[in-house]
Amino acid sequence: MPDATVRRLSAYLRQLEHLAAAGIAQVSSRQLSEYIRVGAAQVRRDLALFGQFGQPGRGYVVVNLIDHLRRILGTQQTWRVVLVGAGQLGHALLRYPGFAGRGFELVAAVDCDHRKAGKRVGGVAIRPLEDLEEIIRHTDARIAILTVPAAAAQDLANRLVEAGIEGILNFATPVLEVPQGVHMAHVDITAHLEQLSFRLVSNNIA
Amino acid sequence: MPDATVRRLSAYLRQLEHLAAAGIAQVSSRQLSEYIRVGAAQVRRDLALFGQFGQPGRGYVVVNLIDHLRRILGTQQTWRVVLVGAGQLGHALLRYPGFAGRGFELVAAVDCDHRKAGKRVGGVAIRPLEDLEEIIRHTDARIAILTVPAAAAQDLANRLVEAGIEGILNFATPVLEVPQGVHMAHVDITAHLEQLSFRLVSNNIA
DNA sequence: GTATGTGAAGTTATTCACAGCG
DNA sequence: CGCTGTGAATAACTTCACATAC
Repeated sequence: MPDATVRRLSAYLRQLEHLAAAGIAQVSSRQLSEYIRVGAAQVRRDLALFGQFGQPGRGYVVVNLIDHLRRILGTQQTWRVVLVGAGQLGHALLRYPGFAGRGFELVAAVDCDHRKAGKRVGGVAIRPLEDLEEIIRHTDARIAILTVPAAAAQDLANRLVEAGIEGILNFATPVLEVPQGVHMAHVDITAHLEQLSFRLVSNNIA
Repeated sequence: MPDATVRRLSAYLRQLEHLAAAGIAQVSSRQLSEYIRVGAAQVRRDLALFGQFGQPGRGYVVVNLIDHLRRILGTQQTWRVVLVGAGQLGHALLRYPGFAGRGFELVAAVDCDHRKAGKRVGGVAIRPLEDLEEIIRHTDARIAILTVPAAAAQDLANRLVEAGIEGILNFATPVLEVPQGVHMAHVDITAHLEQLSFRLVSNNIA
């Protein structure tokens, strides 16, 4: 399934959640496409890849489409997620209220700094790094978020894979090597700023 | 210029910085392609869109290519960046050491909480929200990072655009509307987790 | 021998446009 | 009449393969 399509599904879902909160019951592909930067045909095509969710003449029922998208994305269930690295960014994620209700639950954080162990942040316990494997086994977490310094990232990724983690959201700088079958998502803040920079300088030319 | 290409340029640059730090002087498109998940021809094609940087038979000189990519991405110069929202995530970004040396400098942070004003985090002053426009004028910042609650994001984006900001890196949930000519980048953490979730559930089927 | 840069081929993604349904 | 879902057309991106340069 095209990567770009799956990314857009998330965008649709985000917008639909917003519409639902505003009490809007029906939406057409045209309306939905106006919020996202995408054509109306693209919206219909993306959705049609997974089934027929709309009513000709009426559009889509917002709460139905939300339900379908959650099922498609696999967030109808709740995923238990382990946070590796309880630094500044880790703390911010522990306090982030947007995971609950979208299918993700931080079940524990680990950090190599033993002084942090035992504390609770955002309702989540911080535990020593040594407990990592046991936590994963015990909680059945299949997804991990990695917020550690660049130098430690690859080693910890290896440990996560070894412990059975199947998806890693990496906030560290380096591109990590993981075996086939383990999925990576990478948030590179500098790269995003570089995209903006590029657009600003190429605007001046073209 | 294809969006995907520009994203890959950032990935190449990151890898090249890594190679340079390790003291490696030359690299071929094949070697570079092995780190990133991309074909060797793709690397050559991407680079060739901007000029001829390689030596047939030898590959690319690492430091030269870094220099070229920085010039292309516009990060040879240093961009002054304003941070809007000094919450948990904002604090993490203020302390992030990866901006310096990659062409970005946080010149100030603003927050609507007056108790935070006057403090310094990571060497950057936090100032009251009211000063936003003056800071932008005074520092000539053209890029802003937005780390505020969802409800406030659109209003602040409007203020940023009004004050002359041309690129916004948005960490808030909603997709923001900005006029033509203003560039947006969106970091949606939940969306990344949803990508992982999708890959995990679709693996079980296919 | 090795590796670039690039036409040409191949593949994938997006848009068009319309039949068919509500 | 409005809007979906989709075959057909178009556009965009990627890979192949090789002439050329070191």
